[in-house]
Amino acid sequence: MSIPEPCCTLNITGANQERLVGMFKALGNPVRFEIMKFLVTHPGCITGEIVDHLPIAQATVSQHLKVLREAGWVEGMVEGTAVNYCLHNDNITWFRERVGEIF
Amino acid sequence: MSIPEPCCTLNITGANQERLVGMFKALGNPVRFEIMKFLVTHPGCITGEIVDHLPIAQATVSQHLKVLREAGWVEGMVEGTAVNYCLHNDNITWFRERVGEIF
DNA sequence: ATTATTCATCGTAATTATACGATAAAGGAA
DNA sequence: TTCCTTTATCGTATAATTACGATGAATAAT
Repeated sequence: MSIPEPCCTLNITGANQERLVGMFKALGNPVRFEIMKFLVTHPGCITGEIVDHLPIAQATVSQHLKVLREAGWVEGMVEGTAVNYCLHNDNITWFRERVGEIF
Repeated sequence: MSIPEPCCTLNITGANQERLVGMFKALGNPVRFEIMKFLVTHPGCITGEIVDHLPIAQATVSQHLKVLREAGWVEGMVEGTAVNYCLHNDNITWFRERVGEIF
């Protein structure tokens, strides 16, 4: 079978594509999505507040926050022994722009 | 630790939230993302053309297409022994709207 | 200095996802 | 009918994810 001609082109490849797929993957988990929702309604909250809001162990929440940080959805700011989390708005905008561009 | 007051509300819950998370999850895989890119540039192509475009087995592509169908990203239309695939634009619009609403 | 608080990381068990070859199912062609 | 094409599904091996308790690291409080 031969592949027909493309009807148009797309300029997302390589590292940008991996970054975008990584953002999709990170939010494709119900716990992490719930964390993101909580951060929208509680900007700048600390890890412990997220832990209290969810029915899962602190270690698990910490792991999920790491995934969200590495994917670029959130940012954590250390303040004493606590860590304030908020949405990484630049990356979120980048995500929305790429999705709008491709689809 | 007590949870502070929310600064705003979000009206995505239940089945809608699950559907959205499912869409994120489905595109959080490099092969499936590549399939979606191919469908953007080759609308209405058949499974075999996608198989030829990718370095993986037919069975695997078929499985990935099932995931994309069930998540709502694509639609397959049977035509004889072949299946024409295209993007499910209504669902994609729904996805973009929900993302824009939440973040 | 000791103790408490907050969060991250380690090790690990259980579950889920991914990939493949083999096979089945449904049409079309000879 | 018999064969060929196209796609889906089954069974299964391997890899990745998710969850937990235990522990460590860093700061704050007493």
